[in-house]
Amino acid sequence: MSDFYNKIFELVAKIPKGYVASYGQIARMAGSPRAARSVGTALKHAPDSLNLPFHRVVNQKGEMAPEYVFGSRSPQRELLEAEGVCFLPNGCIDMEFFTWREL
DNA sequence: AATTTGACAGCGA
DNA sequence: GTCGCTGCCAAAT
Repeated sequence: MSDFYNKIFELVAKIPKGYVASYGQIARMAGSPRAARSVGTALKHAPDSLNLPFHRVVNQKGEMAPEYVFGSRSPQRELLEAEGVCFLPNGCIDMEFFTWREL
């Protein structure tokens, strides 16, 4: 496992409940601001054994992975709503208020 | 070992 | 604000 890879898991696992983080955000925390793609690849390869909250990881738009990305049949929207995240009428997450800011 | 793809992000028009 | 091209890192073939 590459170091980035490991950090990505740690960071995703550290995302507070009720918040979401963008790939670029995590990539930046992992030490590579331009490794957003690697973050997605890493999460895809991430064992569910870690119980990583993929649904809290979104792109800048606040939407991206339809459903098949979360292992299919994973009500991402509902999960986030249940955790306190609100969705805009356009179906995107309110990035300004729910994007994790590494407090 | 090398090339291509991929759950993106950033900049230009 | 939206559409298109380029750039980056890691994994898969």
